[in-house]
Amino acid sequence: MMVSEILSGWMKEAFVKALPDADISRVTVQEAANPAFGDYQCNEAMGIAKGLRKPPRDVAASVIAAAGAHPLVASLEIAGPGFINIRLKDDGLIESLEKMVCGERMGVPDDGAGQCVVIDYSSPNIAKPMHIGHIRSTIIGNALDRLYRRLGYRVIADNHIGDWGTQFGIIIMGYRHFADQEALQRAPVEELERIYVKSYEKTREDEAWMEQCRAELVKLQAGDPDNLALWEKFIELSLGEFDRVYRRLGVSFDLIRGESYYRDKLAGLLERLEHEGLAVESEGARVVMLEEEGLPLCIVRKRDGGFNYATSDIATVLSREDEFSPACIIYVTDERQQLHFKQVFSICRKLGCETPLMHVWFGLMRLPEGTFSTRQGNVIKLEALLDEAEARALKIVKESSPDMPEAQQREVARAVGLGAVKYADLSQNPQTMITFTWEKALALDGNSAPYLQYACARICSVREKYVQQFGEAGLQAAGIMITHPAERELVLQLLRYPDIVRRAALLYKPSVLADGLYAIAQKYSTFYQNVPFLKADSGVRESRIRLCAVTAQILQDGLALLGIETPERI
RNA sequence: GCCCCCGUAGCUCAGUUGGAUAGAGCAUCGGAUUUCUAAUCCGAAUGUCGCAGGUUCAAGUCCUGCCGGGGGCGCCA
Repeated sequence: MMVSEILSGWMKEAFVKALPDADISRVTVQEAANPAFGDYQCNEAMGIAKGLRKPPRDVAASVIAAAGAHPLVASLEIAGPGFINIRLKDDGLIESLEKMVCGERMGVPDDGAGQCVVIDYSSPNIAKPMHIGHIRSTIIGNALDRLYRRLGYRVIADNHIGDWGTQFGIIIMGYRHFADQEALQRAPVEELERIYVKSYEKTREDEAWMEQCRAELVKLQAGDPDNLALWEKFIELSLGEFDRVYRRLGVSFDLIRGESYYRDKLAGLLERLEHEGLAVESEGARVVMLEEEGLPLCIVRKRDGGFNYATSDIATVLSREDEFSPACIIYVTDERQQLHFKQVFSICRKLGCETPLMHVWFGLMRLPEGTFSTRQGNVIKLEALLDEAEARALKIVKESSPDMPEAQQREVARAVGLGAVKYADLSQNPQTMITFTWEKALALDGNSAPYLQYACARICSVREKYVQQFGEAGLQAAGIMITHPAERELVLQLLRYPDIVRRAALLYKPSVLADGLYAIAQKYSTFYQNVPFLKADSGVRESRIRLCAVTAQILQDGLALLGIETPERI
């Protein structure tokens, strides 16, 4: 069990003993705000004292008296208006840490116990290249995917690709008139985008063209073999290119079901909505009124008879609920879809769907000069970003490790460049807008992936040097000792790891984990810089090498949860 | 007009169900390498937490109003 849970349980018991009538549901411990106060603190004596109309310090004192002794705890103290400060024994810290790292889960609790969670993320559109606007859903979604798996959930990562929209009429017309087969071979998605944009522009000035696009869409939706074949071709070309990016990013899905997967369910869904009196006619369209929910109405069938995104998403929810009975369905999209999902979720509720539905939204990525726009030509392709990241990393690797074989330099640069890009995104609270700058996305110092990777690489190096000089035998039996404040702070930080992983998942914020890992790496760097390892006395030496190893285990584990690799040398 | 987010150091951002003296990184200045990777470490400096009220033992955090920025609001996704 996590240290925080052990202490929380213990405090709860103490509150019950001291104050049998008090509501202890909120009693927990948290890490101390300031190391000078102790290691953990409990603040609830003040809240409970208020309800009981007793002096808070008296309540805290009676809780401390009732708590008695605990094998992990060195001291309990009252401070300020009624804080209870908890200081742990060094042995207790070490014992807890050893217990934590001996299992596969690094102390992270099995909250999911095998329950299913569907996570819907990335979801690019067919015939459009992935640009840096897609990176957040993909990277954040993938980190949540990994976090929920670690917490014991059976995750179904579903890439809900945009493969059935109204754009296909436009693309088909574009393809028939403007396609350059040679370009299509060379850079398929780029060419598809070009013909889409060209055809789209033509719809704006040429009404007849627009009509033909609509007609092609209707034909496609009616199952016309020629259009269907083209549609399949577009999908195949796009998926091939998406795959290349996903492989590079280390992202994989359990399902890739585009919107088209649900297309046969739409008519039936509309019937059901009408049958239950939810969908009504309005200006030729079918809409669901959501006044009670304080939301604008939602169109579930267009005037021309076509279905749109909302209907498709409702069908998707119902289908997933039916097929997987998930404990939760999580959507990872940008902030602009907040209203859309509120509407979709409300309608699902009205239809009797009880599955918890969660929209995890993130702020839009933009450039310093404003939003992205295909028309302004200022989109940055995802692959170009990754190329640039690797190139910059390679330059530094070549400077700092000139003796490293070229192939390894490239491999290191790949891991570091990719890590930097991912971390730049993951380390920030998702719900804030990101202003993209090359400088920030590719930062290699300070709070960045390379900083964490560097810490890991130094640990590997230290261990190697140790084994060279002293052999491996001494490490097997070596216990960790706390002989220096830097060691104690590091151990304390490592013990928080399971809490941090759980918190990151519960809040849908990989940034919480990134912050926690950065704090560990900072403590480690201080430790590394300020105490000798190889030149320490025998015994202390082994203890320190073991602490290094444990730190590496946790950093690697945490970075893996963020989808970031840790090369042995950088 | 209505709805949702955001406003914290020069810049980019953390800040736990309301808790103790609001913290990091970048940039700036000063120091550390005969020793384990200097992509590092140590130190200095930096704040009307947008503004005004309110709630309470305690507000960056909760409530109300205002100002500023972003996004959304019937046939795109």
